[in-house]
Amino acid sequence: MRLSGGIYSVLFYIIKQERSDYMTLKEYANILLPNVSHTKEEYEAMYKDRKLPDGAIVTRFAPSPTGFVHIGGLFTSFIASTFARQTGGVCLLRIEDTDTKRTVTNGIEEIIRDLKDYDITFDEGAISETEEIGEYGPYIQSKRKDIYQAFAKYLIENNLAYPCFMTEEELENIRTKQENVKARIGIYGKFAKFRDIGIEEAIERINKGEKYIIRFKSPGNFENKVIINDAVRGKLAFPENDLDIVLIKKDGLPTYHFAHLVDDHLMKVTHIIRSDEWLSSLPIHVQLFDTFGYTRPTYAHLSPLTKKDEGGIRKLSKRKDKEAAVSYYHEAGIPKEAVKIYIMTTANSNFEEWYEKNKEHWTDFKLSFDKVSTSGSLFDLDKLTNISRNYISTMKASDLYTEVLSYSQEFDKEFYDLLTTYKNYSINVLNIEREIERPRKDIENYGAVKREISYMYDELFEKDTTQYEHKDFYNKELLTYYINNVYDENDDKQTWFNKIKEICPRFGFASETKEYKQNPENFKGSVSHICELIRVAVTNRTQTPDLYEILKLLGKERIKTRIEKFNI
RNA sequence: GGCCGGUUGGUGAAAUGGUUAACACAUCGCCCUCUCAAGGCGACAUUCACGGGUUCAAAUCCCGUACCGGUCACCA
Repeated sequence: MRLSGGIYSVLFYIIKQERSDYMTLKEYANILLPNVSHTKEEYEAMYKDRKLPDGAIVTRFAPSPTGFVHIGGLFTSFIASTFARQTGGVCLLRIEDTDTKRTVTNGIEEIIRDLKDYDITFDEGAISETEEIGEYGPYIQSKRKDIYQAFAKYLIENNLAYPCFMTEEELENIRTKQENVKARIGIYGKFAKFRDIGIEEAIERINKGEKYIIRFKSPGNFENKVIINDAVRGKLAFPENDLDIVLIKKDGLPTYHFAHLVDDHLMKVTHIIRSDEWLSSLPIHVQLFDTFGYTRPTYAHLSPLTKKDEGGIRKLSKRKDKEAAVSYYHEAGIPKEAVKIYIMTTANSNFEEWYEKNKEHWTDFKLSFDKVSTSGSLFDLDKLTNISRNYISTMKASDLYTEVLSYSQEFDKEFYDLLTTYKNYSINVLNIEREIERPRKDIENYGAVKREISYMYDELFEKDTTQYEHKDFYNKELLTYYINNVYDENDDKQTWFNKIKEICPRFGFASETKEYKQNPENFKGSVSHICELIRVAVTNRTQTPDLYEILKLLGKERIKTRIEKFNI
């Protein structure tokens, strides 16, 4: 790569000597790109080298403000910011709004909000539509027009860029022609019609009012190979780029390729972490860096999250898949931590094992590029659910309460009111079989909490119309006897259970399950059936967490009321 | 079509030349248990897309084929 850089410099030297009789390249550049306030050199001087500790890397997340953040964007930004944080470096947010047609109002705010929901914040960059922090800005590309043009001008002055007057129809024709003869598609070689027109002709066309764009005069040869080292994929070999790609569009704004060069160089970004759809334009990017004599950044291309769809596997699509939007997880009440843990699991396969041993400080995990999978991972909602379930099980009741409260405030007003009215009670309910060595894992997301514990609220319990099938051993007399003569709120768990066992013989039940199993015909049921009966009467469910705890929280009076209302 | 990348069980994947191909999710079975959820124990790829080669030895290296994905815009 150094060698080719050297060749380009020699080329510059020769070209710089070249003078048209008509006008100098410098004058030409001024006509092509008028109203540029600074030179490339002046801009370069404005962006100082960063003073960062050894090994610190500078990353960036560079989304287009075209709507909500995609799970892939979350994935990329999380990884980029994590790497920067872990090396004591910088992660910046740059807004790529050079496609004015696709730009959406409030797009920037939306991106920032979505990412902030997941605690992804940036050391530098846009913080709103109008404000930004950091000394390497502006961080919104539409505000950098002058800079890109200064760099393009430099290329024109060195005969490495030129105006192209081709119309859309002409472009279209070339394309179909290439398709017909099965040639490579694009503007290169003999298809680059305006590559070598004289300055005179160009000026003439401009004077006639013809519109033009600025194309790169690619010095590449398709027959040659470039070797690029990708941090996650290793050594990659591509044909050299020989496409005269567009640098500056008709609206004066740069294309992605050119903006990438200018911005990432000026902003001193060391690591380009992006999705692998960029892999194939890598030859363009390194050629641009080499042409300017800039050090190439390290590239790390991430494989996309995919989805199985009607037999085929495809990238998660922003348009088609509801789970592609990060707001989906927010609405489902999946904890942001679970989403992040899932991302880490997919990013580095050795994370999961490490996480098991380091749950409390999992964010300390050291990500590494070479452990990043090179094949696209199928997005696994089951796995995410499991992570979510596990994560919620480790939360303290009061924290869970806070999260569920804010979730329901947004999505379930009825439940929110109940949680507010019965705050301490609710925390106690959530604390059943929690904050112990093996906590329950039956809550898969915040949205499921109401469903799990609704019977603990009279307001919801009364509305529960589920009817269970009557079973032979259901016995109201037993229940009445139990609540009036046996149940004591002050009993400890063992005593509570022993008392249930004690009433078994009185009603024809076996006090030991084993005893019942051996001779079921001798009994109406066993102690477990009595528990089931109490459970159904009091909660209208056959499955609940610890009955003892539930009864205790409900209190004797409410149990009594519920038993009285229980229809057998 | 050109170029590039990928291919290990239902899923995510580990192992990168050397015993029975980790681990996790899912599924199933048993145990424990007042019911669930957990938890414990166990089952689950004779085989790493296919074909050939190199080697004493290949999921791992090489070649070819197939399939999947990406890209080929004045979109990013």
